[in-house]
Amino acid sequence: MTTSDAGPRAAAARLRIAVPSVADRVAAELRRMLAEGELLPGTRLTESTVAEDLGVSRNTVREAFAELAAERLVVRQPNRGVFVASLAPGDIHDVYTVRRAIEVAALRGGGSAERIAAVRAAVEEGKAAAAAGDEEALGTANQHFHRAIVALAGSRRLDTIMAQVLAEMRLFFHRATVDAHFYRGYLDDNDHICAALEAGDTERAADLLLAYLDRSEQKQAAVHGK
Amino acid sequence: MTTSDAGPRAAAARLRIAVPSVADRVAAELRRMLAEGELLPGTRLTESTVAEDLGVSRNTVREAFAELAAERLVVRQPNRGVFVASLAPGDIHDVYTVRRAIEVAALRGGGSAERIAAVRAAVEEGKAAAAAGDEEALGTANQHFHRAIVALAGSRRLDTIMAQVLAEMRLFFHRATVDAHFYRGYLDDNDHICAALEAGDTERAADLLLAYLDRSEQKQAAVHGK
DNA sequence: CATCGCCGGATTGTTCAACAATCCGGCGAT
DNA sequence: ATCGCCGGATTGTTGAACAATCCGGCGATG
Repeated sequence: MTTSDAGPRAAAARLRIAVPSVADRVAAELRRMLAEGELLPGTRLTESTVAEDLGVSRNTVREAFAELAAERLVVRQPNRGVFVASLAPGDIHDVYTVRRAIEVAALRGGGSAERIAAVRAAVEEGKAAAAAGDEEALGTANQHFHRAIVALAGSRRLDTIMAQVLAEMRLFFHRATVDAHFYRGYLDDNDHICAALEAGDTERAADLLLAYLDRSEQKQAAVHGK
Repeated sequence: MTTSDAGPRAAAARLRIAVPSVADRVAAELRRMLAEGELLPGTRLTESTVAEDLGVSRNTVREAFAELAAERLVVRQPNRGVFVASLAPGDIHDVYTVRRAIEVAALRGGGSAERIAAVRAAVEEGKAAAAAGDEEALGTANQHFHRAIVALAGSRRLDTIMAQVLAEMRLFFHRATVDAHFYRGYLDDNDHICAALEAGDTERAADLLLAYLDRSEQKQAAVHGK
């Protein structure tokens, strides 16, 4: 329920402490493994094995798999099992098409001062990480930057779409981040985009972001054997 | 698996006759009921009842619920049950924000002659429905039009996002379509947008679409008690 | 020697039954 | 009228069972 019935129950539902179900926790754990690269694309996930490893029932694992499948992190092949999703070259372009649509639209619309400040914060976070030489922090800062851009639109749905896309991208980012200086080149881009945004020139900011995404896609395509 | 490993198995997987699982069929049936308005927003869906009605196990119903919840057609309240999703005024704006981002981006990018022809076909479909006085066909033609616009981008992911958004909108369209001439006014808009697209003036087409969506949102907001 | 068909093990799809946890509505006490 | 408690109903989760399907290998056949 989004916030439909305006009764006191709706308020209660919003205040309710969300106790994640077991299936949710299993899904979360698998998501973590996916993000950390412990499970590589193509890996098969056997229901009974996962159930045993995590100490839950097979049915619960199935529910978790359904969740992940809905997020495209995992693919179900009927009667064969679920496999960690792996992106084909075409998928890379596809993902970037989504990002171009969403991020550029959000950036074009501008946003409240508060939300712009969040973008700036992500830029600075990246700079700090770079100064500290922490490549991993640099990567997450970059994701924060792009999430902050989408957040400009203030749309819950766009936010979750972006979150899913980023989660998908993490699936094949491992290989790319082998190059320790991968994100390094994006720092200035982010700064310029943010500056244009702060100056109120959303059109220019959008153009810069578009160019950035195109370059990023080409880089990814190159890394992934075309 | 998108199309990842290029082995013969991938080809086989693509050719495999997709026999939908029972859970999928249950989800499909529920989706149908939702689309047809047999289940109104806010309605509670009890696992045991649905299981009995459709002659399947409770566990299977749960899997179907998970599917629908992932599509936002249904909302799960922990320990309380699942309810047919109902959109609050804020959600209406949210949905239109997504539509603006996706549809305008796709339209801006233009598309192959074939895909543009599909847009034109949807426009003509709408005209035919209007001439025949078939209001329901008019509604579906309108959806075809917008799906065709998104399809211009040739992105599977954008297509599914759009499909989900439209499915969400159907949840509260029933009330709106009480007005038999609801879509009528959009016919010309669609035609003009398509004409601009065919003329290669994607910028103008995008502007028209944007205005259209803004108007549509206001109309929806008005219908739904603000 | 290559191909075909079949068999057996393993895994998934689905059902069923049970139980704990939680929620809801009502009822009685204050 | 408010509070707390109780009982029924529903969900969350488990475990086991069985059919359906898939995979790999093995042997028979040409």
